[in-house]
Amino acid sequence: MTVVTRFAPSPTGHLHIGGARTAIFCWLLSRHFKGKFLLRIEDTDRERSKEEYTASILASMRWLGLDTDGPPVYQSERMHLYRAAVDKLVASGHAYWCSCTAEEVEAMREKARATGAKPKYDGSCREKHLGEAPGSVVRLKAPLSGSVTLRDVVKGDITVDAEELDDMVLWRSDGTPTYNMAVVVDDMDMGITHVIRGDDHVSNTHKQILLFQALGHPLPVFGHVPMILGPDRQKLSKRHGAKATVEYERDGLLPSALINYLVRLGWSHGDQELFTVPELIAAFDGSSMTRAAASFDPEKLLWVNAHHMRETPVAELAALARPFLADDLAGVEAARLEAAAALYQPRAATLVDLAREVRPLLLPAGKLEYAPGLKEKTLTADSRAHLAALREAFAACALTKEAAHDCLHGYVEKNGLKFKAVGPALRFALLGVSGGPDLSEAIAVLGKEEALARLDRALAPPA
RNA sequence: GUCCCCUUCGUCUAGCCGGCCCAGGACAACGGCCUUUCACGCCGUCGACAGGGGUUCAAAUCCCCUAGGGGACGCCA
Repeated sequence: MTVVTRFAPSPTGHLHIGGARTAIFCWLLSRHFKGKFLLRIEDTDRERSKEEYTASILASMRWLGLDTDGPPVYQSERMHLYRAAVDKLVASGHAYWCSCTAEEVEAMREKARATGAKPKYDGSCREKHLGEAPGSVVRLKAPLSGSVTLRDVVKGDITVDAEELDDMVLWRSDGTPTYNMAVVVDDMDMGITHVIRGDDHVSNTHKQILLFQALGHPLPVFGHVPMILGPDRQKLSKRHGAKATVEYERDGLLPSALINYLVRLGWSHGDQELFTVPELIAAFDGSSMTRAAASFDPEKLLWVNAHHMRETPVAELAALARPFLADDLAGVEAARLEAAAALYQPRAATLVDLAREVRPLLLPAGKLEYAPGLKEKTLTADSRAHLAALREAFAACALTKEAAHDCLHGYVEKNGLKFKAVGPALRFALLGVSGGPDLSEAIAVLGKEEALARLDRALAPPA
């Protein structure tokens, strides 16, 4: 049997990390079993659905690399299918037309609530055999006794008494299907074999099982993954800062890192923390998913991202960082950017960091920016003298990485100095900041001309 | 209110068809090593079975209760 999974977002917002994670789970499962991964846009709510969100969701999935097998299916274009299924259910006696108004049903629920019972439709129209009429809806004739068991691959068996389920509306009076109806019809029609989704759908699932059965279709495998909480263990909300996938893209994260982190947040494979996407595909078989909600830890995400940055070939990393460069560096040659990126690759946690850190190395002549207060701290009378001497020594060298190293250390040793006597001052002159890569390597990237110019500028008396 | 789900270090988790667990790994924190600074890396420290009852020679692991958290109960998805 071919495994067919689907991701079914409603386009009422950007792709958030909870949704991204379930999409990733579905995608991984299909890729692991060499099956199919389909996308369905659940846009039956015309009020809230927006095309820009569909575009945004598609863009985020593309960024993550979640490729689909076939074009997206739009529920709004399949009304005829839903209607046909509803007609079939009415004809087979599994559903019926109901003329109760929304107000009447609400009154029933109020009454039930008052007695402490489960608020539900009382079934008044169940046996009336009504036909279609304006304002009428179609309801499922749910079983009155017995129970429904959901065999969930992540939560285990979940049984609910039939009394808990009421005769839910399948077809609305405005001529559109309800969510559960559309989902079941689509999952059947699309041949979905595995439904992985958020656990806010568990109680819908029992209703959907009833529909599958009424429609005479075998059940797919269900798996409900818990939600993702904010760092404060509260439900993820806007006040937790960045949470849409596009925002992580803007923050300079690597898609493979986000995937790694998100999958690991709710699934485990022994003690392994770091995975490449191919490793994930090989390891993810739908088992070992966590039952409990997990809270999102930005610190660990950063750590995972830093790791993925280090594993990325420099040339690729440099290209990825380019869009994050400030405007004045946008045109820098690829070779220089790559050389600079190589020095900061082990130091940067995100592409944004990398683009910022690489800046001093790439700034054109005379444009180096100095960190405030650093000059006073590093340029003492002694270190100025050493710097001036070093400038002359450098002028006589080729200033490749090795030559610069020899030249620098030759000077330090010859004068019986500790490296500290010149290091900070040299770093200030060359990079304008206090931390960073090996100075010889920095010099090699700057090139002799620029390195000497920077020394001259740092040593120049204040104008 | 009713029903359902969840509960191991601050966080993510392993373990959960009982003994190998006075609970393992990872992030963070702290300390150290390496070092030309900052990182990387390496070594180490701190730190948890929600609570209470059972069952058992033996329980994080099985059962029951309590508490806390979450979800659902729509002509929303």
